[in-house]
Amino acid sequence: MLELTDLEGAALADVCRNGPCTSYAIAKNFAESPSEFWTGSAGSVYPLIKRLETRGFLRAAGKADGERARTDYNITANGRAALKHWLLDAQRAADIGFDPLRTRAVYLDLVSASERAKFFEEVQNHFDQYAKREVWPQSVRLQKIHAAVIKARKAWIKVVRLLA
Amino acid sequence: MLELTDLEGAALADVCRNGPCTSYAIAKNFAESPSEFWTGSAGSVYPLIKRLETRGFLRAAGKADGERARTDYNITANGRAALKHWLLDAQRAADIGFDPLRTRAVYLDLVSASERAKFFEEVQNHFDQYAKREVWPQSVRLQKIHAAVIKARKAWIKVVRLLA
DNA sequence: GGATGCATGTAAAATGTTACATGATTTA
DNA sequence: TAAATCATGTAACATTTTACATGCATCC
Repeated sequence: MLELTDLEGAALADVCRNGPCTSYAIAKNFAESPSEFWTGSAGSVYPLIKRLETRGFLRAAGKADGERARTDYNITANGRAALKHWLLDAQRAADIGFDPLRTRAVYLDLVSASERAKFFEEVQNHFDQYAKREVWPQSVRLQKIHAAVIKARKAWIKVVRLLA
Repeated sequence: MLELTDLEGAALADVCRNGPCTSYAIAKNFAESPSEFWTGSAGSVYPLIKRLETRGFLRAAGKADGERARTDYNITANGRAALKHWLLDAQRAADIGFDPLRTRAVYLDLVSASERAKFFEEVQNHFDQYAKREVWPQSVRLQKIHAAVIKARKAWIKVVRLLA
């Protein structure tokens, strides 16, 4: 089967773009990504890469002599097929996913107006801090996507604030 | 400790609003919610409610005589405190969470322009179907929130389409 | 009488987190 | 030479999903 979880898909896409590369490098990319949804911990990434190798989506590259011990992976033809299947899954992509603010918005009428006001003040501050962080300095394209993420979320916070 | 996961927080908020109610009813609310992030399966909800009871955030209500076997839960004072702590966690609420489209957008340059075009066409169709579904018919407030979710995501899909 | 809904749970499996553990190499 | 970074992994734990299992009540 070609089915991949979102973490697997993202990892596979990462190898496709940056490979050959080590599990360590992939984990680092997750850890440094602007999203905090995945930690990119060794405990998640190393077993995940092994799984992808077992399924034939990744292949360990031959190690160069005298080099320090490390395993570099490349994506295989089957891996490319699985990646495409995951990447172009429109049904999954249309899903609204998970948003901690949206989840809370539904219940914010359970607290007082002043508590809500204070809450949104703080959310705004945290988000401003987040928006200031520099991410993906290597790629103009990714910076543009990130700028769009920031802009869209800023507008969204504003809407929820007025609504909730 | 007052720490709650988002699923625990949402479940607790649900009991606070709709209680006394059964685990079954809470699970149903998750299953019927417009977000597909949590399935609201028995395997997740029943143990979760038990955990919240063990921690003293929920209390089983005395069952009425002659009634069919069921356990209704109420939120406790400690439960209210924990709920407030979760609900007003601004740092968590400011987090961008998980979005299957955003995750994919980062890698969409790995496929051709025509594949991208077809993908976005399909995403749009799936989302239009999703937007048509009637949700939360009981509450005007929740319907407003949902309408805002739809509107914001529509705009977001448009932006990603132009950008990716 | 059969289908649907209410109600409660468990078992196996998968996934992911935190924390632990080790050692080589590079940089300040 | 000490700290940081590269690199690989495991162990314990928690959470969640899918699937299974049961039985009562209500509606058509």
